[in-house]
Amino acid sequence: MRIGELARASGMTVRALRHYDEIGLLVPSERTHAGYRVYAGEDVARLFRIVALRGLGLSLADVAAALGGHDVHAVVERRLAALDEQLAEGRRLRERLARVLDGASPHELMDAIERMTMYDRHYTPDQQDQLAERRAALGEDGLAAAERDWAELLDAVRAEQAAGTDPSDPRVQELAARWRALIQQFTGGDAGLHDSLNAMYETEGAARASRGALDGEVMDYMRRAMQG
Amino acid sequence: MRIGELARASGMTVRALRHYDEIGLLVPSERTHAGYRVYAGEDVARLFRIVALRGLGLSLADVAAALGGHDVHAVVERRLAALDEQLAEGRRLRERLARVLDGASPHELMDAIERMTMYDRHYTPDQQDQLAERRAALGEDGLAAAERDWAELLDAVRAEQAAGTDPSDPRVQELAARWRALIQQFTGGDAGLHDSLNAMYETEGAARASRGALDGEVMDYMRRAMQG
DNA sequence: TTGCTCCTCACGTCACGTGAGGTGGC
DNA sequence: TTGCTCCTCACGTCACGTGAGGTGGC
Repeated sequence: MRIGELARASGMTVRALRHYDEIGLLVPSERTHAGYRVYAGEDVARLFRIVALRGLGLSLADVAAALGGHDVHAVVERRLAALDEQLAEGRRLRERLARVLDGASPHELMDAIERMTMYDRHYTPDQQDQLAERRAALGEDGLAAAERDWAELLDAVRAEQAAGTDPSDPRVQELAARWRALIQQFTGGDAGLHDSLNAMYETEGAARASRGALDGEVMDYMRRAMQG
Repeated sequence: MRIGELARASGMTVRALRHYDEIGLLVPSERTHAGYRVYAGEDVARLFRIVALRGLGLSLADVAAALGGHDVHAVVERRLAALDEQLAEGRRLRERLARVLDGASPHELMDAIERMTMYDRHYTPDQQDQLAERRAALGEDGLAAAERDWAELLDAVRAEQAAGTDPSDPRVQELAARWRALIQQFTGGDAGLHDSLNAMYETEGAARASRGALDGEVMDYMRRAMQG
């Protein structure tokens, strides 16, 4: 049996058969004087076993091991375990994809993806559930109001900072109080969430953690105000 | 920001960052006179977008497309569709693996894998269900009895063939009748199953189709007996 | 002599990991 | 001067696909 015929009979490509020869997985038992590969009956039988094992998703190394006398049962079980791992991973990824696709409008999608990635790094799944609950409780109107509150507060802070007002000044202290209140609204008073939020600002930096809403200088100014 | 620092901050490896530079995905906006890569704030921001998109399982080409102004929503949706396809494939494979693992004893596992592979090529899923039902109906004892029947019949056929008995001889004709009966038991009289069985013997050859139980010569002898 | 089959290199794939060998910076 | 960080090649990974350039076999 020559290589083309065997390829047709087995559904493999000629190149694949040559590859198996190269790596020693299936070496034809004969060659013609011109170098043509000649496959004998036992070679054909071996190829069909190879095809069957490949059909289980085994690597060529595992196929070789299985044919080489290794415990086939163990090889297949390992493959099953690896596949289960892979499927679980795939399902988690699917979750993420679906979450960003229906959680964000198309034009803010990139932003939502980045936020999700950062949140996944800093909040536990439980904490993310808490945050989602709190957002749901606020409702659309509540969220929009909170965003307005933040924007107004930040404007005011920046104005004082630009004017050079001392952080201990009563006017700035009043802004600090509003700041605390908004954070309190975000965390719902949960100490764990508060810690995670702080840790995120610490490790990611104010600019990324706030998604561009504030920078390091504003943050420093407010820290001094809240400590003073 | 130098490359090591950025690697630590982003969780990527230095090599990966160099790779992104090589392929033009993230080219640092500066180099020191000694050739050190210097990443500016916008480079850092771009890297974090890259990391976020990679976290969705996008290829670097898709990441580049998404950052290059392509419709992120469409890119992510395509990724989701591809992942679903992949998951379905994985589940089918898992099915196969589980099927051979609990359908066969360890020492006949290799054989079961080959049989399953061949059956999957020649019987439709419905037909395989039918066969499974018929096996279940026969029970362990029935299956063992059928195997004994086949073994005895084959011994008898080989004996007549070796003795040079003409296929039209009444003794051989009686064997042919038993042969038909056993096949009838296997197919349950279903014409579709019978056709698939014949097609399998046709394309795979008697030796492989019967898993070594009979060879081309016995098969030819019986064909003549049944036609005669 | 003309198609068809076969042969042997050898590069390309994807996203880096892993040295090798060398140099800037504090 | 000594560590530490950085640099540029360049091979290896996995299972082949895809030419290029050439030669048997009927």
